[in-house]
Amino acid sequence: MNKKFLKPYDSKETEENIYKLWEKSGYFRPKDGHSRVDSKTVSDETFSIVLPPPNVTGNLHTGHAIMLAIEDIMVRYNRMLGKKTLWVPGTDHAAIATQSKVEKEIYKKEKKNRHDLGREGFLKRVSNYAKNSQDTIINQTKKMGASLDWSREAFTLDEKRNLAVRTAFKQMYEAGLIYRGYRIVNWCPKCQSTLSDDEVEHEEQKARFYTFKYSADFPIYISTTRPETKLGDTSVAVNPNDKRYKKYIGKEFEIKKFAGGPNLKIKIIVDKNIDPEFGTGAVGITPAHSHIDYEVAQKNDLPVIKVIDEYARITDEAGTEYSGLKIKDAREKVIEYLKKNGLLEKEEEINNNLSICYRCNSPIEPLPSLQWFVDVNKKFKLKNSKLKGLKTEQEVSLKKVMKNAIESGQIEIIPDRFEKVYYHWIDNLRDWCISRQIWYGHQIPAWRRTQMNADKKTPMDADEKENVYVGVEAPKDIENWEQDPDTLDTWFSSGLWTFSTLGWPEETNDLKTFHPTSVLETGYDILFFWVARMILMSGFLLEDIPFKKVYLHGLVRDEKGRKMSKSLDNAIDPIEAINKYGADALRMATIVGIGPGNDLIINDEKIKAYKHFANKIWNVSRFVFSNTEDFDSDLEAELPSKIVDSDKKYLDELGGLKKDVKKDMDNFKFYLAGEKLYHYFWHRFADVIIEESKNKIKSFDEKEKLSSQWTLIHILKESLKMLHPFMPFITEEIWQNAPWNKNGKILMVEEWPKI
RNA sequence: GCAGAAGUAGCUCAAUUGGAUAGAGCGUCUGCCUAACGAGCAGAAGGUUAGUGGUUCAAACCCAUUCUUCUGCACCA
Repeated sequence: MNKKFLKPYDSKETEENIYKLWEKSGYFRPKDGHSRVDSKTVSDETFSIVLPPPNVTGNLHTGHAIMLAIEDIMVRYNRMLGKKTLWVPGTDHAAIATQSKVEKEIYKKEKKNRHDLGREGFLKRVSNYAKNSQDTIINQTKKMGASLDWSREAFTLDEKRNLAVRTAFKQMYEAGLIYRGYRIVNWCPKCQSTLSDDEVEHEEQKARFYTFKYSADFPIYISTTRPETKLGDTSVAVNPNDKRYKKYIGKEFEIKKFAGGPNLKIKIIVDKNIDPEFGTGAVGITPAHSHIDYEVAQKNDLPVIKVIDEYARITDEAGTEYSGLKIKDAREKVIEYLKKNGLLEKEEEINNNLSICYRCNSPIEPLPSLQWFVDVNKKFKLKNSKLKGLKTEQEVSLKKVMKNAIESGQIEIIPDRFEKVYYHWIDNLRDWCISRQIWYGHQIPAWRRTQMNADKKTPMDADEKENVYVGVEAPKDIENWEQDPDTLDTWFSSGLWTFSTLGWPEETNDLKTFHPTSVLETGYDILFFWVARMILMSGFLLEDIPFKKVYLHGLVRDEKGRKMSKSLDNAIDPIEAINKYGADALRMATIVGIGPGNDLIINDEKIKAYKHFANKIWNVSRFVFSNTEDFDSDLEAELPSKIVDSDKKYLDELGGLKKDVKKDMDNFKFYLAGEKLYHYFWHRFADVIIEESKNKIKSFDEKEKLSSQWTLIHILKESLKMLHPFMPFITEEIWQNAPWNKNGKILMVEEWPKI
């Protein structure tokens, strides 16, 4: 027996070497035809996962640890089943998140902003930061034991992925699914960029609610929490059935110098969405600074007057009195005017939801702006549909494709309650604003003719297509063109991830073999951001699904139930946990007893408990090895016929376990399989079977002794195999030093126990 | 407002979808310390499965209802 086993298991000493052994073996890479040594038992089936790419903004957190553990379990299990198994690694450039992080750091150190450095200089700095971060992340990922094929590593912003983005953009533009339009968008004055609807969060706050009228002779009182936006009002809307206001409908009022500022023309219109019970039952419509008002204005052909600009200041259009004022100052000025002139009827406090930026938490300004959008309702014709229930030649919208993928059952979400959430999201989906006014990201592959736009401030008109060029490559007479300075929403490139990582737009072997991928495993918090966008992209560009199953894991919370975050300083560092307890223990602690989609509260005690388990596995192995030293391994094949009844009973029990575990693994119930293995190994194998074997082995009955030895070896072997996906390091270390493994075979590619 | 989840031992969570005495880890207590166990073993205490009512041979699980907590979405101007 190897002397190693005389000491307790030392994860630190083991893990790095074992990972190197695996990497060197080349088994992370699916070879032509098979990924297991024993090619006879290898099937033609494939199993593929693309890793949800961690952001290059720093380190791995516990959420990543869970993700890596679950995915590695799936991958190792399927590899042991003999499937051609691929797990593709990568990282995400995370546009806004990374840019603002680097901006902050540079400002802290050098007191410079990105404009001081210039676009090129700044991007170089961000790239360096990203590179550094990537190295850290890759090292940490390896520490978790993740059996990723590093030869296929991808980055959402590398050359190949950029080609995929440009190609996707062009194809969508040509199909009319991407358009440029002057529309109301979510604007973050701090990030100086648009945000998609999903990137806006709501925070409840107390707000002052003012009821007033525009002028002394204006007949209707209206209410608002934002008096300063009223400088841009163009109408007042009332419910068509509201008797109070019937006589004013259709009338137009002119207000001279409203609040001492601009002249307003207010038309009284009807809209059935107006609640007569709320406020005064009359709403001042500000088309430029509210999504809903904008829609009302479109229906009624009302002008859109932009009174707030991108820096959250009042524009010239609101008159010289207000121009340039900050929102807060303008608000006070309006209120003061209303009070002074006896126009303010009432001032009360209400609960209100403030829209804030999910990155920087500053308030969002809805404002009209010329941006690129993905049209989710526009119809396109399917050319070669692989989508279940949607035929070639059929006309569909992106919304339809996204909904159909789940409805048809072609994609299954685990747990299924998220399917409802998904439908609800789709039903409320509006066009996706994809352009961002930041530098770090995929620059939009659209150019405008510079000659035609001598005045560079004039926005490129969406209707004048001859002045716009969209292409994979820049136009040939580049000197006459200027590329759109904006970049794409980071989720645009992430949406391509399942196939851009496999070589698309080239028709690679990888793409043919591994797409659609088998499973997409990620946290439920990015179901809309990412999962839905992947279904969208793949649905249009490949007319196929990106994955067959979606497995959603929960979020990690601290003992108070709060989401772990850096700002709260409550995060458990997975690397620290690995150093303390070992990666195997951490993996078990994040798996066992946690169903899909359920949040988990992680604590040190649980990880520690699985460290104890690792040690138990170690000691059981030691016991088996030291008590079978005189066992003739040639007997291994024939002994089952001579097995004594008591051992036979144990083998039957093991058979039951194997069946159960296989069923759980196939049904994605890793949390159950892990627990069962734990329980069996400790409380049956160690506590009962081994205890009993002590008598048998020292007995003079040779048959009984041999039977017992055979049984111990067999159970240990089968257990190690089944435990391997969960605790790969310790099981491999034992396998490498096991007396039966004289040729140094690798457990990772052993065959999963047959039932 | 709409939707979803959860409520089980002191704490953190399970219970293979309606099936036997509701199980683990940590913690507590009592013995051991035994030829693998520094992290060991044997055993114990601890439960009205949030409450009430119902369906069933059988309910933590299904139905109705009440209470509590959390999450997502939509928002009122």
